[in-house]
Amino acid sequence: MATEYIQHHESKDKQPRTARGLKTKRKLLDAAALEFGEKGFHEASITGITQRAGTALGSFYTYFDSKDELFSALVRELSNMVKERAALALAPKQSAIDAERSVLQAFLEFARDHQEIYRIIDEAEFIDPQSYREHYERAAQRIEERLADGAKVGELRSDIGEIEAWAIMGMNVFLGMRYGIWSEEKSAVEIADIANGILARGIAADKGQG
Amino acid sequence: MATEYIQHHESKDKQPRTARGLKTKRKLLDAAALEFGEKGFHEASITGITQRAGTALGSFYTYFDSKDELFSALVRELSNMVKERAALALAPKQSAIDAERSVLQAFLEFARDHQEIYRIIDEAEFIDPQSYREHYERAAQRIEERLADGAKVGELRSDIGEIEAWAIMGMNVFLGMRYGIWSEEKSAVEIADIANGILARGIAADKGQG
DNA sequence: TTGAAACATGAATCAATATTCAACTTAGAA
DNA sequence: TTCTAAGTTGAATATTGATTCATGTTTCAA
Repeated sequence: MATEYIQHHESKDKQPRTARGLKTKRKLLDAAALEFGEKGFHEASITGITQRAGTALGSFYTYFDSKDELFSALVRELSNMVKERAALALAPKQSAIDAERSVLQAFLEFARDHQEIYRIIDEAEFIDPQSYREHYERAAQRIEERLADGAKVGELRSDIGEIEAWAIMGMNVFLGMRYGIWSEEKSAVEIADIANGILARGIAADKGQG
Repeated sequence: MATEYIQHHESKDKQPRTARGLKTKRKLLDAAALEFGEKGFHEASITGITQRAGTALGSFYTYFDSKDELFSALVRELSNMVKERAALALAPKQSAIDAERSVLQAFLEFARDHQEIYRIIDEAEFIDPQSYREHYERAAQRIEERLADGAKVGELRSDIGEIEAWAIMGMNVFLGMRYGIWSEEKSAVEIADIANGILARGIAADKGQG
């Protein structure tokens, strides 16, 4: 039997209809974020999740059809959190280049504070590829829009587009992993500054300086 | 019970001692690359692997202590393949910037031709974090060395280092995923050219051109 | 040629846990 | 207050697949 993927669209019949139900579903999602973040999808158990949530095992199935569906719902929720955090970092009136610096710095700080989110979204590549892809496609699109804005006002090269957006996103994600998750030896500001130097000037030696 | 990770160092007692044994182990590794690449670690089964390899189920345990250990061995093997492929792309006498272009182009082509390798190494983040980390740390180190060489001969800024290396690696990996695995709409040359433009000049509009 | 070490085989074992379900409790509209 | 839908509970079920092992076969050094 080949790998099977997840169907999305919330099953209406699983939505809580009372305040009590809403609260329980919330507890389950929060507990799941911890459990999946600590143990990864396969080591995580429904038992572990319901125990953390303080509910009975069976209650899980009042709100989710399966472990996969819960994971999927969680990824979409966390993806939105990341998006909102980035939007928050965008101060008005900063230059296009500075905007990218701010977003990266915010992302690094966010990754440090929420390592479990980082891990869960990453693992979605294997558990729920559709959500994983949507997460990154949307993020790339937002970068691309910012770049287009910067080009429009003449701050950025006019020929930049989707490919540059993916390149920048890759930079950010790997810097987040290396300097946000694996170690915190360097400050988010320093990382963001240096990465931003690449965007601002490239890595080639300055010409006509010597 | 918390997630447990893999112990490395080949268990000597599992090494084949005859040509026959060597061949069988090879068949198992090749079959495993296919099985893990297609189905992912957890959907993959030892049964599936031995069937592909054309050996009996039990033979698996003649060469590997566990499914985890096989995966781990595979990741280290594949990591070396990627390394060698990159080294091959480095023509002598090209500029430092061109070297990065060549490596990215080679990486994109390699990812297209060996999507299963790409996936397996990625999944190692969750199955065998140590190998995953080593894979990327070594790759970053090789990039950093190339950058240092370029700086030494005055082609690159003298202040670039580890952080830039990780940024470049992240760019490459994400471009590989988006344009190597998810779609092949654009040529490897085009992608490598555009990404290289970021390294060469950054994304800012040229000053003093208008 | 021969015997012991290597290697091959696949049925049986065994543990893990996702999911179901029937009985019970609570919320909140009428 | 009352009654029904919504929510809760956890023991029992059911499947899956990794790992073991006793038996049979092949290799190769002496």
